[in-house]
Amino acid sequence: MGRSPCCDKVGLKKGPWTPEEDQKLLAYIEQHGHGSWRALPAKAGLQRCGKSCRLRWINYLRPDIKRGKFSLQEEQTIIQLHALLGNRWSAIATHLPKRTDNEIKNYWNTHLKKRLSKMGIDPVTHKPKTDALGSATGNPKDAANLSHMAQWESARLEAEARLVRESKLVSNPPPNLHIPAGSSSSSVMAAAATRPQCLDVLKAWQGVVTGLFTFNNDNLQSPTSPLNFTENMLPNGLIDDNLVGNSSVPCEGGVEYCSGNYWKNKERLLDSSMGLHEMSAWFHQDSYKEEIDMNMEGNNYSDMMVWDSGNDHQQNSSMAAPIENLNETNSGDGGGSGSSSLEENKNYWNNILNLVR
DNA sequence: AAAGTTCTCAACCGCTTTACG
DNA sequence: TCGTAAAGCGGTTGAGAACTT
Repeated sequence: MGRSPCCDKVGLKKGPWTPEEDQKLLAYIEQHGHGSWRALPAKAGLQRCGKSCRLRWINYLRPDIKRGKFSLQEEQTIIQLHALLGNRWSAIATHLPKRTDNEIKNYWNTHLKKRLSKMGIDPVTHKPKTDALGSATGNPKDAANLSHMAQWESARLEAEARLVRESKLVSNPPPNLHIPAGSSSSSVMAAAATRPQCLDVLKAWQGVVTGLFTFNNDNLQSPTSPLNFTENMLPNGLIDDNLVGNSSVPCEGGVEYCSGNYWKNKERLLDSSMGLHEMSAWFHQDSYKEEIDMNMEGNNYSDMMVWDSGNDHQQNSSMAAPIENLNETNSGDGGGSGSSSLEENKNYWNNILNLVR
């Protein structure tokens, strides 16, 4: 296009900001708002390019920024969201209130990535490193499994993007909108627009991915085929093992999510014929209203994502998974027999959540 | 205590996306 | 529909801090 970069102008300052510059920028924005970033430096009396001002404001000066150490909850959220979204830092940041994408990116690169690597988990694929090459079991089906998952992941990202795009078309609905079962798709989409859409996708994905990891190699089927997703394939990972099946702890918050209904509904999600509106309607039927309202009020999105409806009992239960299991799963040769490989997959999400303990 | 090494994170770069005339 | 400006985003860099030898 031939447009010159905004910072090419001679005489513009680069590098670290001084307190005086910060003060000027802060004072100007507080008084006038940022308006056009390109025009701001001249108006504010700064020898900086607009881009630099914008970055400084967004990543440092904004009053609603939380600085300092990341909490355990935040770390877990980042790991889980990264497994879901990859390096889409801005998308991840939308679920960590008061954290910037830059900060999350830095934290991932300097802390979490290394920690996962140390534990023998590929920070890109979020799978045990030897598995990534399909050689853990020496079984070619492992490679097919991975390829299959990659295709599914690709389709999932596309679906997520579409869902978000469609939701953006809907005008602002009232908060805490109750969506009765069987309501029209338009009102459902209005409800979808009241909160970060990614929550839905994450919730679904959490179910899907644990389900995928539970497949045995011989029964591996297309996740888009509801016909092959039978009851005996229901996941027994993160939620079922720790929260329902083996736990005496009641699922107080996200009833449907904890109970079998969630997993039954998952079959519907996996149906490729299920339109996005229908999918969204399914997400927002009555069974999810409680947790939606609860989290809308509390604004505690990250809690909801990681632990489902912020249920402390669930968190404790999940956190109680033995760390020895993790060490066994990911230590040394990182693989071995086919059956242990299955166990690895089955427990993967539990392990990830335990990594940062 | 000094030198060398590693780590952290603010800031920059350049590409992509969005908005608008 | 097209072209341009502005904003957004993710990858990378480098100065300074922290740590090790």
